[in-house]
Amino acid sequence: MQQELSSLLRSLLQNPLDTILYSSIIRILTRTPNSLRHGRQLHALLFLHAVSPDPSLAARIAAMYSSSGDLHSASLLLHHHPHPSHLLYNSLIRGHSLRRLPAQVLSLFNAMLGRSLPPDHFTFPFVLKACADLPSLPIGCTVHSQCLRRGLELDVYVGSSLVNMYAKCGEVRFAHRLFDKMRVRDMSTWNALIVGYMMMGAVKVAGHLFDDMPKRNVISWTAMISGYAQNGVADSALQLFYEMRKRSKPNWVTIVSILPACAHAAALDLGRMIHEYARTMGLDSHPTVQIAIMGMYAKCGSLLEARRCFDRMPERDKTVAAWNTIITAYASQGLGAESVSAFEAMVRSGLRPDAVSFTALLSGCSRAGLVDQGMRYFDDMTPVYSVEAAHEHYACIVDLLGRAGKLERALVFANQMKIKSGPSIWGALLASSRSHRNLKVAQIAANRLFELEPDNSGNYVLLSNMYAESGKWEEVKGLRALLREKGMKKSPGCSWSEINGRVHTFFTGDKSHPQSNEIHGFLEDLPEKMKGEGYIPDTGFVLHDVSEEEKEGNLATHSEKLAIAFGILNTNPGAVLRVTKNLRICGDCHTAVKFISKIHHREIMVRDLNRFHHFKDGLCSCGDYW
DNA sequence: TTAGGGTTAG
Repeated sequence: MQQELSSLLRSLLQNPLDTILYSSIIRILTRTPNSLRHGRQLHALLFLHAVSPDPSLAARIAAMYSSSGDLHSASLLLHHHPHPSHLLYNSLIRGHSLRRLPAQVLSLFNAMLGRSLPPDHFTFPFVLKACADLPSLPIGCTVHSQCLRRGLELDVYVGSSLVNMYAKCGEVRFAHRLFDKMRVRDMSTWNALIVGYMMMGAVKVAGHLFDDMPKRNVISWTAMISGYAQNGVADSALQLFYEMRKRSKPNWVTIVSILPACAHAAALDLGRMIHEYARTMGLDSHPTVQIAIMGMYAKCGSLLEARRCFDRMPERDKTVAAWNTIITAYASQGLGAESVSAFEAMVRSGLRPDAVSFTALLSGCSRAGLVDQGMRYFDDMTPVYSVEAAHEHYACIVDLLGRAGKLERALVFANQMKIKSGPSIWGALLASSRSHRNLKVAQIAANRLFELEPDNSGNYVLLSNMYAESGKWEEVKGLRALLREKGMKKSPGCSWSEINGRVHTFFTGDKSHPQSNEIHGFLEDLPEKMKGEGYIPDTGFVLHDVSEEEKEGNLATHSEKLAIAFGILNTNPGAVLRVTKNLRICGDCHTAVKFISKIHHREIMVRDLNRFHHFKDGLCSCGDYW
């Protein structure tokens, strides 16, 4: 390439008016990274010799600027051109599409149509990508009609882009119908449809398509892996990753896609292995991979390793997203003061916090009970940091006030919000009314939630539990009838733990595990031991209207207890136990685990829906504030 | 030319 380039440059010195020579050189420069400076010099040379660029040369220069990210120069070329061609528009549309600027792509497309320039099979894929990025179904449909008018609907590139557009706009059936119509498909057509089904949560359909594909590439494998991971089917994601390694070569995107599966399963050892794999394959230097690795360690409860990754990152890679990950890591462990100092360190390093930084920071304050500090940051968000407060930030404040027992103040805050309150706000209020056993506020919050998300069974169950606690059995009956009527089921409690490299899953009351007898035996002996240490079971956490003894029996087989019992039975004394639960840990289990940690001299980490609980010597890191 | 990606309250 270098040789070809120098010989072309030599010929150019002899023929400074030869547009074909310019065109060839620019094409080479477009494909060569970091060659923008040379490209600019060449463009200047054209001016100097007053060579008027023909339509295709102008388009090529624009493509050169676009591909190196200098969209401004590319746009200037268009604005100063007296008669821009459709080729020049195509270059600009491509450039803006690659940088994910859908609004600009669409306005360029409109300008093109306004000048009666014909879009072609090169234009539509990028315009459709913009519709998918927005995403906007109405605009996508309009563009689709343009494709039909030009007879390009079933072109492989255009067709695949249409399948992708419909899938991203939530119309996967439409995407599939189009897919069936296409005679010529390529891997991207299949991949686009698979991604569409995965986005809808139709994991099985995606799996069948993947099986039926005539050929697969890295993107097909990665799309399946990330689809499984995002739909919470962590074991399928991991299994596929192992299969993939035999048949195709994972790249950095694959690593980024598989790590959330480890994080979801809280499989720390597996995560470490994948980290090690990425390192040996040279895939760990990409900043996105480093952030994903940090996130994995944080979600698996290893704050130390997360922090170590962060400290090893080169300064230039410490982006806002990287800082946000570390702020979130502290927050999830309830280390509010550490969240705050990480946030301040980020600001000192000259970076501007974004909306995610504030969500992380405020949740840290909330978990640590830093009420005044959290309120101050919230008040400063817009005036000092120019970040608009959104739903998630309001929800954090409701949570901050509610958790601290200031329920009335939280209610006033929720009612006086500048934006329309959504389920997250009332969900936070309902949760804290539960912790502080304030039935009055709970009813207000629950009623708002029943309007906003009538099909979320969790809200009915939570209120019903609160009625049960205060002995209001009539109300409990009413709510349970409502649940039945709507055909809703309480989502079953489920906990899992990685023991000796395998993830073991337990449901509440589960007796299906091979070691079930041993586990239940262990749990049966536990209450007596605990009572010896001063334990009183809290039966308020059981839903049913049954006798006290039966209630106690129910509590004894909560999924987190099963997982912990299994862990203690199958690991060496002194090994740290890590358990993850799909719901919030219940109050009785929280107390019980404190005792277990003391009786069996074990460190136990429980990650529930919201945060980490680190049990040691009869105490929990949350200080019973959660 | 199209298809896969990290950080986000309850």
